[in-house]
Amino acid sequence: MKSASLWGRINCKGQHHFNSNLYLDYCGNVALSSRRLGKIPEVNLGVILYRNYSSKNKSLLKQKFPKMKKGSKVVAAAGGLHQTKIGNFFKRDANGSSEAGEMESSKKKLAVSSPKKEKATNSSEADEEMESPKEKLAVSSPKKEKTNGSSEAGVKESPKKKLAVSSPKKEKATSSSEAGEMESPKKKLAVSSPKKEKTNGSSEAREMESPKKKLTGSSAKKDKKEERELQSKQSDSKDKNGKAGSSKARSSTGKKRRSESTSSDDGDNQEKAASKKSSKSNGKPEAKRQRRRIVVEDSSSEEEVASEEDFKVKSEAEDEESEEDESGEELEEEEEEEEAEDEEAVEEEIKPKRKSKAIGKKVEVKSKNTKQATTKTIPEKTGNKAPAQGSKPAVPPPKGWKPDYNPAKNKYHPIDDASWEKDQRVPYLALAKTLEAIEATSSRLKNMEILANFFRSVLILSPDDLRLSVYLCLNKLAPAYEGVELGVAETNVMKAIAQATGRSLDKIKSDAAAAGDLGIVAESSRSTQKTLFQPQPLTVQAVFNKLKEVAGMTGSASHAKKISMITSLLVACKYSEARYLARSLLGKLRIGLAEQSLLQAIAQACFLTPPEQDRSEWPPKKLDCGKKCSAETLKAKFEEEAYKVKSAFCECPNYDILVKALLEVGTDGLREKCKLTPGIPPRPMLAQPTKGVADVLERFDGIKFTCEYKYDGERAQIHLLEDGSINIYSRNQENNTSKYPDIISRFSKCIKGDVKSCILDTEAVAWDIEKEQILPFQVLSTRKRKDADEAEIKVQVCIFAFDLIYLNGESLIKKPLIERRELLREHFQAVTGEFVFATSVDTDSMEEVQEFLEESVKGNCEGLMVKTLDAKASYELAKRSQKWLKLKKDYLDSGGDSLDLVVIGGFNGRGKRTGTYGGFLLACYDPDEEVYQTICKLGTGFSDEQLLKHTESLKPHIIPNPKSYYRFNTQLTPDHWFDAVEVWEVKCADLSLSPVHTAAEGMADPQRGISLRFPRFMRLRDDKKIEDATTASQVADMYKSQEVVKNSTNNKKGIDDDDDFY
DNA sequence: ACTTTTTGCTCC
DNA sequence: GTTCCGT
DNA sequence: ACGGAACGAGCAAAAAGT
Ligand SMILES: Nc1ncnc2c1ncn2[C@@H]1O[C@H](COP(=O)(O)O)[C@@H](O)[C@H]1O
Repeated sequence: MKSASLWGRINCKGQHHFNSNLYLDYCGNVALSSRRLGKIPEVNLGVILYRNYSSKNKSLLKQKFPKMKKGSKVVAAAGGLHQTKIGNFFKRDANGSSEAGEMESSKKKLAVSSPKKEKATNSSEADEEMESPKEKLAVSSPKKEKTNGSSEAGVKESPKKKLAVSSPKKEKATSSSEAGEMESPKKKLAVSSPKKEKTNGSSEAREMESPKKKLTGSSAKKDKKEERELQSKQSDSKDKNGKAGSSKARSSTGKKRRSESTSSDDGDNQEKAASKKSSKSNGKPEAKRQRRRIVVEDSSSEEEVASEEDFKVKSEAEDEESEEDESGEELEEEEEEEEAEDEEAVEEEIKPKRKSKAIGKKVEVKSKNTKQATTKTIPEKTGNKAPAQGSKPAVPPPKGWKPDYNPAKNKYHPIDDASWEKDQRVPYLALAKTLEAIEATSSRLKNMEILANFFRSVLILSPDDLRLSVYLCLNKLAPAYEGVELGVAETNVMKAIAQATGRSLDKIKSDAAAAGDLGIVAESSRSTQKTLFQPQPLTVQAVFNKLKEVAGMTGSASHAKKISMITSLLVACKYSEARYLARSLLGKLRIGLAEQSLLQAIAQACFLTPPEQDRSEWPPKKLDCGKKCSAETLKAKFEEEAYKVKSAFCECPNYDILVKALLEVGTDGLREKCKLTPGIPPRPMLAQPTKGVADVLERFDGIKFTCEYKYDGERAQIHLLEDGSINIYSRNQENNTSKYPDIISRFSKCIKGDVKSCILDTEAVAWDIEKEQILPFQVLSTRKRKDADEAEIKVQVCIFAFDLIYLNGESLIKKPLIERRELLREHFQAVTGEFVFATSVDTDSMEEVQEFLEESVKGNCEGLMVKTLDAKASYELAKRSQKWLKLKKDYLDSGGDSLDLVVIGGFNGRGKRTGTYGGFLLACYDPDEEVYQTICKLGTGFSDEQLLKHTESLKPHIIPNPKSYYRFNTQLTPDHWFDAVEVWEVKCADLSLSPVHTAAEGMADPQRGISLRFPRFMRLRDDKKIEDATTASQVADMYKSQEVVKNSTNNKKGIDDDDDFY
C-alpha cells in the first residue's frame, strides 16, 4: 500500500501549480517525495490547494491526518517519508468511502451544437449562414420535448446542465474550413425527399412530425462553433496513466488476496518488501543516488536480490526506489536528446525502407530465420543489423550473449543453439528474436515449434525465467484476477518513444499513422540512435520487473514517472527489442500467436525437453525426446500433452501456478497441481453464433439440448470458498468481488444448508425492483466498479444462475449439463428478483424454439443460449471452448435492426489494415435540420476486398474539413472527412443513448443522441442517394420501439420526465 | 475546485 | 461484443 | 472449427488540465 493514492495540487510559489503525491514525513508534516523535491526548489514549496482521497474515507482521514488538508504547508521531508502510516490507514478502512465523485459526466462537447437546456429560445438566429468562422456562442436550446416519458430506460439523467457555452477554441484551421462551411447546406439538400422505406422505420410518420420538428428547428438552433480539433492541437496533451495494479489489489481484502495468489507466498514477500522499504525510507542515502547511466542494468541487479526470484511477486511498495531510478534516468535522457538531434536526418532516410504489412500488399519475404519458411504478409524489417552494427556495444556483453539467435532452426538444440548459457538470465533479445520469427511465419504449427524451441532453452538453462517469458509472450504481468494493470497506453507510449529517440511527438504520431504500428516506429526510430554509453543488454527478467514496476505506480505525476521508466527501457533496446517492448506496453503483440498456441508450445517444449528432469547433471539427459518418434507419433504426443496443459490451464488460469508445477512435476503432475479450485476463476464456457433455429437444429441434430434465455448483463462467476468467503469474478477472470457487495450479503439465503463450497456460473442483470423486470445493459454498466458500498447502490441486480461447476469440494466439470443443472436446482434456492435460475425449455421442436426466442426478446433478453444436455455436455473447455450456441434476432437474415447510413469520415487502419481505412464514421440524415448526425463508427463486416474498394472509392471524396451540416463530436474526428456520397446498410443488435453521437439528438433523449450497439457492415446501397438514408426520426423510432425501452416507458406512470426538472 | 482526457489484459 | 481470415 | 486480429459502444476511474 502506498500513500500514492493520496494526491493533491500544490500551490508552488512563483511557479505554476502542480499536482503531486502527498506524504507525511516523520514530523507529521505534509511532504513531497524526494524526486518531486528534486524538481522543485524547496524554497518554492507552497501549500495544498486541493487534495483528493481517491476513493477512501474522507472524514476519517481528515481526522487522523489533520495536516493533510487544504492550506497545509508543504515542506521538504524531514527524516524520511512516512508512507506506511497512511498506507495502513487506507488498508484498514475498506468501507465508508464517502467518495466525492457524484459529478455527472456531461462530457459532451459537441463540435457544433451546444445543447443547453434553458428555454431561452430566442437568441439564436440562423446561425447556419453565419457560420462565421467560429464561434458564435449561440445559446441554442434544443428543448426537449417531453413527447413520451422520455426518461428512457431509467438511464440516469445527467443533472448538470452546463450552459453549454463552450467556448470554441478556434484554431488556425478554421480559416480553411470556412469555405466548406459556407456552402449552405440548404440549397443542396433542399430537394431531398427522404422517402425510401427503411427496413424497419416507419417512413412516413416523419412528415407528420412537422410541428414538433418545427419547434426544434426554430428554437433549438444549434450554434455551430466550428471548434475543430486541429490535430496539432496539443496532441501532446500531457501524459496520464491509469492507475495500476496496486489499487485494484487494494480493493480486495488482504484475506482474499492471499487466497488468490496461491503461488507466491505473500508472507515472505511482504517481509522482504517491508525490510527493503524501511531501509530505504530512513535515510535514503545520497550516495545511492549517484547518477546512473545504465539504468536498466542497475535496476535489474537490484531486483535480482529482492524480487522476481522464485516466483515471488514483487511488492508494489517501491516508491522510493523508483524515484531514485528516475533521477538517474532523467539525466540520461538529457544526454540522449542531445545526441538525437543530429541523428534525425539519418532517421528519415532509413524509415522509408520499411514496408508495412497491409492488405493487398503482400510482401514476399523469406524469413531469414526460418528456413523454407512460409511466406506471410510480412511487416517489414529494416535492416536491423546495419545501423546497429555500427554501434557495437561499448560495454562488452556478458559471456554467452550473442546477437543472433534462431529458434526456428531445424533440429534445434536447446543448449547449443541458445544464445545464452546455463543459469544466465535469458536475454530479452532472445525473446524478441523468437517473436520476430513467429511474426514472420504464418503457419501456426511452425510458430508453435519456434516458440517451443525457445521455451526448451529457457526451461533447461534458466528455469526461473520460464514464467516471466511466458508472461511477456502473452502481454500479461499476472493472473487477471490480481488486477495488475499497466496504466499506460498509446498516448503515453508515444511520449516515451519521443523521449527515447529525441524526436518530436508529432513525428512519432505521423509515423505511427503511416506504419500502423507503434512498435515499428519505436524500433526504426531507435535503430539509428547511437549512444555513447551502451547500456547492458536487457534481460527478460529486467524487462518484466520494470513493467511490473510501471504497473505498480499510481498517484499524481505517476504517469510522468512511468513514461520516463519506459523511456529508459526503450533506450536500452537493440534490434527488434523496441518493437516488442512497445507492443507489450500497448497490450497487443500481434504476432499471430496467442494463448492457445502458447499453451500448445509449452506442451511441446515439455515433451521434448522435460523440465522436471534433474538439472544437476549437466548436460541433462533428455534434451530431445522426440528424436526417435515418427512424425505421426510425435504429433499424437503433442496433442496429448497439449490437452493436459490446456485443460489444466482452463481450470486454473494462473501461469504462476502452471509453470511452477511444470518445472516441478512436468505435464503429468498438472492434473494434481492445477485443478479447479474456488478462489481461482476458471475460464468460462463461451458460445458460438448461429444463423437461425434451423442452424441450431442442424448442429445439435439428434442430441438432446436445452434453450435458455440469454440475459443481457454481465457474467458473474460466484465462488463460495470453504472458509465461507465469497468471491465474484468476471468473464475475463477479473476480480469483481468488491463490485457486488449486495450479491454477497444476500447470497447465504440462496444456498441450501449443505453447500460448503461452490462455483456458480451466472449472469448479473440490472433489475427494476418495482416493476420486477430486467433493465438494459446500459443501466447495469453505471454501477460502481470497485469498492462499492452496499448502502449506496442505485442499480439493483438480479442473478440468473445457469450453471454449477463445482460443489462441496468436487469438480463437476466432467459431468453433463443435465446433472450439473440438477445439482444447481437442488442445492440452491431461488429468491425472486435476487437470485433465480435461467428460464429454459427443453425441446427439439423448431416451432417451440422459435417461439421461445420471441418470448425471450419480449422479456428484455438478447435471445437464446442453446446447450447440449447429455452428450458432449461437459464443461471441459480444453475440448472445445465454445460448446454452447447463441441465437439472437440480429443473427437472422431477416431480423435485427438495420439502417442505411451515410459515410462521412474514415479512420486510418492499423496492423493488418495499415494502408486502408480501418473504420468509418457514419451518419443518419435529419431532413428537418438538413444535417447529417453521426450515429456510429464502423469497422467490421466487410471483407478485406470490400474494404480496399471502399478506401478507393471514397478517396476522391475526401474533403479537408467537415461540412457545416455535419453534426459530430470532436472526440470522433476522423482522419479524413468525406463528402457525403455513399450509403451503406449497417446492422446492429440494439440502439443506445450515446454520450458522443448526435443522431436524433433531442428526439429520444433531451440531450443524448443515439448510437448503435455492435454495428457491422452489411452491404453498399448504391441504389440509394444520401438523402434516402435513414432519417433521424426513424432512428428515434427504432430506438423507442425496442422492447427494453417500451417496457420501461410503458407502465411507468409516475417518474415523470425529468425534463422540466430544471 | 471543476472539467477534460486517457485508460481498461472492459463489462458488452 | 461481431466479423473476417489463414491454417 | 480454431485461433487470432481487425474493428464497435460506453461506462467508471484515475490523473491531468484549467
Ligand atoms: N443462460 C445463459 N447461459 C449462458 N450464458 C449466458 C446466459 N445468459 C446470458 N449469458 C451471457 O452470454 C454470454 C455469451 O454470449 P456472447 O458473449 O455474446 O458470446 C456469456 O458470457 C454470459 O455472460
